[in-house]
Amino acid sequence: METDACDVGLALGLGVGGRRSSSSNPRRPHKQPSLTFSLSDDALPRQAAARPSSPHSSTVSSFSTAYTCTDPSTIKKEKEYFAAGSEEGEVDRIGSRRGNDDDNDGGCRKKLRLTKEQSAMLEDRFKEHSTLNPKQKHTLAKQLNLRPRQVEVWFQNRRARTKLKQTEVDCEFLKRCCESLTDENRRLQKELQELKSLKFAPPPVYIQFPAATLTMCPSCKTIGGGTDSSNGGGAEPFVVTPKPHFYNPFVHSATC
DNA sequence: GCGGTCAAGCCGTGTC
DNA sequence: GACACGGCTTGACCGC
Repeated sequence: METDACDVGLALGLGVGGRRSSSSNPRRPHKQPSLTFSLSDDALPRQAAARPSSPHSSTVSSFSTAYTCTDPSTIKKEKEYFAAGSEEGEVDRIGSRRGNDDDNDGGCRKKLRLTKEQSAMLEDRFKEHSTLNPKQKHTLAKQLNLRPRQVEVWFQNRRARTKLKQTEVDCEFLKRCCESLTDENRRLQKELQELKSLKFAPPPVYIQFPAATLTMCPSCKTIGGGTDSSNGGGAEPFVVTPKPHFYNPFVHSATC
């Protein structure tokens, strides 16, 4: 089952390691995750903002125009590319691979950019089901004026990139867990060291309390200096000793 | 179906 | 402003 990043319950930054290192580029501020779960939040506006301005872009209307060639020069280059004799293997490869009839549509075979509506619908379907059965695939392809193969590829890519992003989130989470545990381990080691130094110190053992805390002798019930001769040896409650008070359980009771 | 990869297209930045 | 360059996104393909 696919899970969105938000399902993990993490609010972690992305772009961790991996192939993409947008944050490592000194020329580019880190502006967005490398992969986007919501197309409408990222890639689409960026592309949609640029594409409508192009007088050559067109909305798909049939399989034969499923590829949106935005630039005549691009079309020309593509035609040259596929018409070139050296590319005959390529022409054969693309479209007829596996003998899939879905791919045999001829025409412009270079990169398609899905329209906003197409992407949105694909996203919606993907949220419902990350995989499609053949019937769903054909139905969706018909709705979108795309070839079933294109829908299939879109879902394949979507699954792969969702998984990759989830892996990055998990990786980041584990990294933070590791850092946290390392800190905790360091702290415990230090604490252990302190305890050991106390344990092996030669008696009498003095336990130092914070300077401002009051100490009470369990025998005489006095607070502070207790039997200190400086305050007359009497029990003078709530007197904080000027110096840190040490209670020695081994010797104090004898002096009370 | 998945992982890896390629490549088109777009964008931001730096340089002139 | 034009151009070059590098990075990113994403459609498409290959091999398994």
